[in-house]
Amino acid sequence: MTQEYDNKRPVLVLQNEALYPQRRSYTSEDEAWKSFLENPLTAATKAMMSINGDEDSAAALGLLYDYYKVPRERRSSTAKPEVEHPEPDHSKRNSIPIVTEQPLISAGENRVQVLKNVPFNIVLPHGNQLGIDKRGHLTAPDTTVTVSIATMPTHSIKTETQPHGFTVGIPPAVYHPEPTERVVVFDRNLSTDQFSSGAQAPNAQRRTPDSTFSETFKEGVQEVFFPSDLSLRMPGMNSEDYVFDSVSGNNFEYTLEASKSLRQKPGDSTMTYLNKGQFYPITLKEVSSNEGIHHPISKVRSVIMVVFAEDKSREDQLRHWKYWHSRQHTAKQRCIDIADYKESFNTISNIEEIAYNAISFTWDINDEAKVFISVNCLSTDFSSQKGVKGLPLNIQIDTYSYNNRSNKPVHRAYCQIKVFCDKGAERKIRDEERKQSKRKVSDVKVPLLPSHKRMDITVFKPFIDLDTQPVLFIPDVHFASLQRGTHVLPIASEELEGEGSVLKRGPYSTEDDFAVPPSAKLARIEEPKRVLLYVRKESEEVFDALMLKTPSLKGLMEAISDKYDVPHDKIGKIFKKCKKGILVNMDDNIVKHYSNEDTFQLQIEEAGGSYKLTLTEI
Amino acid sequence: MTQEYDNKRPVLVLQNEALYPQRRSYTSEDEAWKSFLENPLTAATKAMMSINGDEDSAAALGLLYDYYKVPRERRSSTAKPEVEHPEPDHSKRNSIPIVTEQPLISAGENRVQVLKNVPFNIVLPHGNQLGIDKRGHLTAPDTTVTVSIATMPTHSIKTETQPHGFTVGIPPAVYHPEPTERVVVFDRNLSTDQFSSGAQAPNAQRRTPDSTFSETFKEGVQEVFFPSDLSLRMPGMNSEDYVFDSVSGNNFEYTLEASKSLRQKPGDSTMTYLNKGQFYPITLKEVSSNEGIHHPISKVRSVIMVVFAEDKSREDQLRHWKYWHSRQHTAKQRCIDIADYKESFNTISNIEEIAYNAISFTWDINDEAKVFISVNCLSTDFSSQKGVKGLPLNIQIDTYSYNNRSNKPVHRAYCQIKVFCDKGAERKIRDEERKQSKRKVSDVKVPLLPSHKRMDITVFKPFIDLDTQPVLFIPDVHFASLQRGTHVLPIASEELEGEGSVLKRGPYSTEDDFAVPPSAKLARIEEPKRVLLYVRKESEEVFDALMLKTPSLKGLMEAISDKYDVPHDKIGKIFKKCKKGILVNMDDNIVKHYSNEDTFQLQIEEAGGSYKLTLTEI
DNA sequence: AAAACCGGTTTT
DNA sequence: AAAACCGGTTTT
Repeated sequence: MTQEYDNKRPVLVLQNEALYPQRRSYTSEDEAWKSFLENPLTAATKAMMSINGDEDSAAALGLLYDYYKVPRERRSSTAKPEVEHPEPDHSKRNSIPIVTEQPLISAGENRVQVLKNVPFNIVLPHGNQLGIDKRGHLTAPDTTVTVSIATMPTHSIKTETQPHGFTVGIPPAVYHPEPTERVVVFDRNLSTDQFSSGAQAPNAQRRTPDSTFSETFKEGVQEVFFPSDLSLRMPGMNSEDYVFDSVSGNNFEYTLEASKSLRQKPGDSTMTYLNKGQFYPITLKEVSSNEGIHHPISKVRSVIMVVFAEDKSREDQLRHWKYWHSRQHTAKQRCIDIADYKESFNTISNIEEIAYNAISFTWDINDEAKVFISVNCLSTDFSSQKGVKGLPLNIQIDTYSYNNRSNKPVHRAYCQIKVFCDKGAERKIRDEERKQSKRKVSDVKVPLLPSHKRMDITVFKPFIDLDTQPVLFIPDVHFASLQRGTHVLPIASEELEGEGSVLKRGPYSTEDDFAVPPSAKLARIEEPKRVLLYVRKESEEVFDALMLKTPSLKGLMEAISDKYDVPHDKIGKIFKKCKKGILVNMDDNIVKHYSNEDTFQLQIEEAGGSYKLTLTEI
Repeated sequence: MTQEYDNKRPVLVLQNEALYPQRRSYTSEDEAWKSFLENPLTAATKAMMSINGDEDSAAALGLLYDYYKVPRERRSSTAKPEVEHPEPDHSKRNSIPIVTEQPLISAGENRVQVLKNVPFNIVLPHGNQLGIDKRGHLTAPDTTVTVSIATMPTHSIKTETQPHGFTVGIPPAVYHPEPTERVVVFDRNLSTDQFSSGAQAPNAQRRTPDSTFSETFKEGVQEVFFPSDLSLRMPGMNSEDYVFDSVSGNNFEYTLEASKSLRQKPGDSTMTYLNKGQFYPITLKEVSSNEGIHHPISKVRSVIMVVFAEDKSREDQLRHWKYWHSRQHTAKQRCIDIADYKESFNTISNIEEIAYNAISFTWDINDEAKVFISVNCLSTDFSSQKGVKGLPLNIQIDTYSYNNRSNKPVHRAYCQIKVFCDKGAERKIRDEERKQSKRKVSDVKVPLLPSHKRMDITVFKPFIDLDTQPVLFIPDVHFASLQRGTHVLPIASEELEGEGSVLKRGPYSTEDDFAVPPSAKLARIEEPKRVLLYVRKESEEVFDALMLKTPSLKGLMEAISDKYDVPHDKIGKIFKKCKKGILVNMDDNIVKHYSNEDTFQLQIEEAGGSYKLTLTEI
């Protein structure tokens, strides 16, 4: 036991992965995939792949990706999706008591605990689904995420003033898998603990909002009209009721410093050209009328995202991301990155990579915030077609106020971009300049500045719709590893399977057989062979389920013996009666090849103290 | 309880998925795949795919491709692969006697029979191998084919004068899977039947070579020095010993009429630009010194292939083809096609599509042959990288003489090409012209002809190496369907697999787990073709189940031996008693074609220490 | 049919 | 850093 425990130590993250965690040894593919997930390919490997066999390697990765992004426990047919307990992320684990040895904390407790530390709440609208839609496209199997942000009550803001906490993984957040299609937003009422405990904070602290109130009132700043404590006393109130949210005063200006396209069609929004992987500065500031005034409650949280400018549908966006992600050299590759420049970190705090295409951070509206953002996908990366235009993307910035706990941002703006390879942004500008000067040959010749001097500023365009949820992308591989990385798997998977639930694959059962990639079938094949048969006595209408411990004659005998109280040693012969009517001596081979849910009528005849069993195929 | 039963009901479809063929209805994936294989996508579907989701469709196809190119019976493990009755290939079915009901022709007989009709012999150097090589590239899982051509003895040439037999599929040929890496060329000695039977042909016919001999001697044509009958009397003689093969006189000239690149670097061979899918004329003629002389034995067989000009290695070529094929809209898409223009068919006969990238036909060296060939892959189709040069290809023509039975062509030549999209060939020429005229601004200005008038002639360049086997590409999907569709699989799969070889995964076991794409695992897992038969002795009422480890005579014997305690080495003859009452010697073919749950009565008779077994069909 | 567009890649 | 190359695609 001690031995076993020691052996497991280095790979504890993967524990509880499948049915019998304590006995299970890790297959090499698990290890390999783990390694792939955790280690971006080395530069050497990458280079090698790029030389000659790039496409094949990518194809291989794609296959592996398709295979492994479905969590192993879901890949098997006998296993049923587990209800996993939410769990803090790797990077934060050290700050949280390790509960591996004591998985007794209930899901509810845990959730609340996490919520206390995190203002974010990521909700999974539904479980993984993998299939082919009507048009024959693979639908994105990746985790679809809707973010709703519950801002912290003001009294806990101070917990955020930790020095530049930069999380590389996804920050501690509450993953809340839901089996239904319905989007379930974390219910505020569930968190009353959080706030009531907050209410027990020292008086001085609770008073802060009050002082803020009078102060901001004087200044005419409306968004902090109600102190958060007040709103907490009205748990039934919807965020839509907070009228003050939409009142003037939430004026933000974001700018992006990058080469802007010269030919801006009047109707079109501006287009900015970026180079993939290059960091560009984005500034954020509050520009309400009362400039120069110091806001006492001045923290906001902004989310910078890269989304598709034209494909608005959630499905399309996820399809694009999935396609892109499957072709990256490492599964860790994010769509958007933030640079850890000091210049930036003086102005923001509590950075969180809330999705592969979204980064959030807190800043103070009294000061201008500045971040450096890179986009890591080419506009042409979402299609394999050669020689065509790339997709325009948007950098979207949603800003949430700490002064209300609404899921709705108080401000939203975007900037349309195209992302090019190498120094493609500059080339693009050059080409435009060349074309422009060719066209206006008789026009005033504006001396062309060298491109690196002509770096200009794009101001983000405000977006009025604050209600549409942005589509965030978290690939399943990552999500799965997060899930697996947790020790909190309190429900034995055995319990989860339930009787016969294995094959309840719901409405997909038919299409799935066609659509499921080979790997899924493979997984099914490899499964431990337990067979579930349905048997009824001639007299009965209802069947009984026989779970054969082993798919053998012995297994069958034992199962029948247990179920029908036939003494084990009194069973004589077992026959199988085929549909064509013939009787066959049952043997190991026959039983072995029965499939789950095969159905039979069972005849038990006693003669001379010995039982003769006949299973008739139905 | 009733409740439970009802709940289970809707998922009963999964029952008995593959076990019992006679009850088995075709699942939707079979149908879908069959349809995919047989019907190129409709224009509408194609257009749809091209609009938005092209890449995803391609990815999906890729997956399906990887999956379905493994025959269904190999894909499932619990399920026992069905032993399907062989069925003649679609396109040829009408011309071949249907032997399904009397599969009594032994493999050996069959082989010879086919050989008599076909001068080709396609040899599988080794079984399918699917893996990832050291550099992490997917190695091509497709059937690797080496063609060796055994020309017909002269007396059977006349069988070829059938009117323009155009086979759409691969022609009936001997597929000879070999488990080892060794390339096994069909052994000449095995075919003595063929030739000895040929020796019984009328004298007049046998004398033809003799007359040829004197005639050609006079003319100095050496290649027919030995009449073929003579060589037949020296079975041990290697083709390398036929000195006359390489002696002068085999001068052929092939030309390709297509736009030729303007800038031919001195060292480089010429480069010809083609448009994908467009037919270009190729002419073939014999150009030996004795022009105008009518050769009495003048038939040759030429193979026109498209191969890679630079990647010489077999692995690379197959990798390229596989990559290309997996991205086609139909699995039937061939690399090279021949047009059925009348102009062409007057000059050639017996066209055979011997591989996806090779077409062979017979022509008469007394007349010029003319064929119209299209190449269906872009030079850029072998990589997903954008903006890069395409791979140069070669159109290679190997010509085999009917006057010797060597596997070596008597002549080989090639022409380097690049294949472009749409009218890319013309654009390419235009660009070259433009560049040339720009460069030589002071030079003599050659008036540029319109491109369609400047169509020029490329003469194929002779290739001295006649020994290297060209790499032919036959995707597994096709090969599998051929196997299933044909009776010519001379070696029982038992011999190939070896006992229990299924799980002997040899040196790959470790890497494989990571590297092998799912489909490969499936392929390996499913290999075993087992048959479940029900047998009862005359005296009994109840049947026993015989699980044949392999669907062969040996497998049957072992199963009976185990079940009924008949000493294995004491089994003498096994007979099959048909319903019509006749006795038949049981053989591999018969057993192979038994289906699961076929039922028999077994009679075991002992005589003189030897057991005679009779299986009577019920 | 020819020229231009497009943007990744290679060359200068 | 800028220009040219490359070839599929789109426009003229």
